[in-house]
Amino acid sequence: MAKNKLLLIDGNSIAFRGFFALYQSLERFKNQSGLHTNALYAVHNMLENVLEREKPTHVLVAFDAGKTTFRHSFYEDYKAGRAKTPSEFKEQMPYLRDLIEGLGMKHYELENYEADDIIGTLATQADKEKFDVVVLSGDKDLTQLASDNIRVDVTVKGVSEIESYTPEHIMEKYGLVPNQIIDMKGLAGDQSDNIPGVTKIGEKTAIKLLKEYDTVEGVYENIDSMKKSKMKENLINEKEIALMSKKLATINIDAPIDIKVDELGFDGKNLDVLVPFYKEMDFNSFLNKLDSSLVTADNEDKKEIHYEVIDSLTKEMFQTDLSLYVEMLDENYHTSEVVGFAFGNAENCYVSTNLDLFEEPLFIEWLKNEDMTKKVFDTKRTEVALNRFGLSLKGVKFDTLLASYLIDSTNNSEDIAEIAQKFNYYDVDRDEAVYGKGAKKGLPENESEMFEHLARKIHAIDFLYEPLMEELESKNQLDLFNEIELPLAHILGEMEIEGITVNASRLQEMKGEFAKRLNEIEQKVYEAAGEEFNLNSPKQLGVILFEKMGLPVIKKTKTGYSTAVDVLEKLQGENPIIDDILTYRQIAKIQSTYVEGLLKVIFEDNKIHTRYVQTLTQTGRLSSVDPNLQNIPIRLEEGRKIREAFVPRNADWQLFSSDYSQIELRVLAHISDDEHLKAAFIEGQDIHASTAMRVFGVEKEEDVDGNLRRQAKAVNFGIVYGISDYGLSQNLGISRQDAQTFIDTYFEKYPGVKDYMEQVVREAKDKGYVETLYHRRRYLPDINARNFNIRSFAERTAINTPIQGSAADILKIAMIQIDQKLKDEKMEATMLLQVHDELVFEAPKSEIPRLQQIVEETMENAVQLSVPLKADSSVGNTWYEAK
DNA sequence: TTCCTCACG
DNA sequence: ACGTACGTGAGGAAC
Repeated sequence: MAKNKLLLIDGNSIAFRGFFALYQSLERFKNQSGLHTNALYAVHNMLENVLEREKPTHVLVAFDAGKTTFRHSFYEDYKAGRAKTPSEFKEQMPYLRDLIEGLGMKHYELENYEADDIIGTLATQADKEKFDVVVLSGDKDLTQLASDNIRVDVTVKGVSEIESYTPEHIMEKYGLVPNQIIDMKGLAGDQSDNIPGVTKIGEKTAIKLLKEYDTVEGVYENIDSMKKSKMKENLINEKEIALMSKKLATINIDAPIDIKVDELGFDGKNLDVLVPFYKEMDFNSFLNKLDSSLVTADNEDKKEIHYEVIDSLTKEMFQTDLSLYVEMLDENYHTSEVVGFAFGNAENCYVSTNLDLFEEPLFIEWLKNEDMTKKVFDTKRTEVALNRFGLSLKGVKFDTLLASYLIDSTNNSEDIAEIAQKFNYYDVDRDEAVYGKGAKKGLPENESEMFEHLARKIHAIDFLYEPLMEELESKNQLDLFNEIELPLAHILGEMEIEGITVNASRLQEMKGEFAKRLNEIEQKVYEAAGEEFNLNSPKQLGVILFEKMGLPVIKKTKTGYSTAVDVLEKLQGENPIIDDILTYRQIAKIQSTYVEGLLKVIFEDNKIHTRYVQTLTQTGRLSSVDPNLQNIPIRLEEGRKIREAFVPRNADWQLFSSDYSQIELRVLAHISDDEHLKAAFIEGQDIHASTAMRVFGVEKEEDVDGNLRRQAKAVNFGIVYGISDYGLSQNLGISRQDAQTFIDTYFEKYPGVKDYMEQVVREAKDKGYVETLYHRRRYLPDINARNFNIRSFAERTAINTPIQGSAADILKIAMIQIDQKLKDEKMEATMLLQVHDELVFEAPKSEIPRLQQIVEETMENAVQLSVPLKADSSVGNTWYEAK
């Protein structure tokens, strides 16, 4: 049997630690009734972590009881002089009990004793009973308990890190055994507990004395032999104080507690307590993380709803302002089978699995009637699914998923229930609870379960409309929702449905060529290495390069040697094998991801239908999946050839592509209002050359050589990303000092940019979020973190997000305007792809000139900034040529 | 499932 | 002193 393990936690001290760790975010942690929750949140995370890490069999959280303890009986100033406990902290303490019970832990307190004494007593008992004991506390008082079987973990710097005190660690750190910690406090005192100690003796001196004399008593037994000194005098005068201080610091290991170790068995969460606690505290993310089946098993008090299972339609069913939901079990709505649908509102809700109803004029007409408004969850998914039945959906006025994402970009679950819970609506189950997951995913045996589930989704969409709209309005995001995201969803749907034609036989040809080359390189490498191994395995490759061949190790990863490109490039010249490995990597990537990957996803219409995910990125960009068409190779010629396989759908058509030139730097010029950056764009200068001139002090543009321009370009990139000297130095292969000089000079030459960066970070710290030009928001909970890395990351994000996000907003606006113009002019030209700053179209050759006019003009005038926007275009018979 | 690597803007 | 560029998706290996 596995050994028993007792976890003892000092409740007051970790709560206090937690409170101050999140003190900066105090006002962001409030539940609906105004209760602060930062300490509860922090403690929750600490406890979850320690449970996960230690996997204890027994747990107890000990608390201090009341203000006075037996220690006050002989020293009334014990713990005096402490700052008053903030009321924001006190108000959370009662709920801490609920949290602890919810997590399945026992708690205990004892009149006249401190938590330390309870812990000391139980730790000693458990030690005798051959338990492993772990103590968790926010201060070091408890470290005196450390022994072979007792480890004391103390939180350091906030709450995320802990320092483990074992006898070995204490020896290393102080040169003392655990028991001597109390002697140290006897001599040196402890300011935080107001333990006086001996005048002029601090930790260092105390340790020196204890190394020689072992204990406080030992010091006094030998005091006569000590040399005359001020210290000796103090020691003699304050003998009583020293002995009392030691007594104060000594943890009682024999407190009269009435619980026993074996009563502290721990067997996991108590959802009857935990779920209501999470709900009361608005800890929705924790609620979501709970195993959904557990939650739903628990949450059987869902309110009753009305709905009707139908097999035929009547005119009365179809009103304006209803919610609509079309159910598919797989993620990919281009292919997933439609298993049912529902529509209605809270009063009248209709559910059916009879897809023949999709052919009824009543339904068809209602769907496409713009005046009959609908509310949905995921417009694009719904539209694409209905399109497969030849149905057109019009009049969508609300999309729960889009709205939820705009309100908080981390609220982007594909599951209605999860989203609903974020907004305190719990009367709908997660899909997983109804359909299962993984291999077992499927329709519930009892069809009525699905009917009810679909009806509940309608109720949820219906319910969420008002609170979400109100929140959008309060955040000034109604235009972003109504004028940008909602119309865009429809356009993206059309693009996905249209798809892009792919020349599969071209890909097949490439597959053969690449296979041959890969084989050749493989053999060459095996020969040079003297053995066969898996070239695709970084681990095996590492062993060959760094152990067998003895090449210098440049970088390590968490799990072993790094064999990433930048590392291999530094090894070029060491051995010819490196070049072959690099070539192999490059071609293997093209082969597996692009040639084979794309071949797998070509539909019967010879097209690829990607899906754009509109509610994922934290900046407002789109992402593309199944497959990702936003990362088709272009930088290296080998890979770029993949683009030859992307062709127009008709023989006499062409592909047309237009991309924004330097949109992010233009956006930066606009929002920072930096006069020099603006001037460069207004005067139509080569921006990187212009930066080079200012930063490197070059007078004439002709004198900016390729190298200077390249360096200036890297600096410009760095600026957009929220520059750091290290990042720039890595990118340019220069020293950190030189990189820092570049940055300093840049800020000197572009003071407006510097001001912007400082201002946006300040604002983020103040408000907790940043915004784009069109009020897209990103919350930055880490912006005031104590941890340097975490905080720095948030600061760079604060700088980058308004830039990247505003650029994304602008292209979205341009897409909507272009789509409208193409429709107005009844052009055959079709928008196919969006790649962050680029749009790809196909069109009959004859339309290309007009298309170019429309696209460039619209992109350049989509919005008015204080600098011009510029779009560059190209045309070709394949995507390769059109760039 | 997680890590490493690498493709794009 | 800290250890980094911002935003993504996908394949293959190893667990």
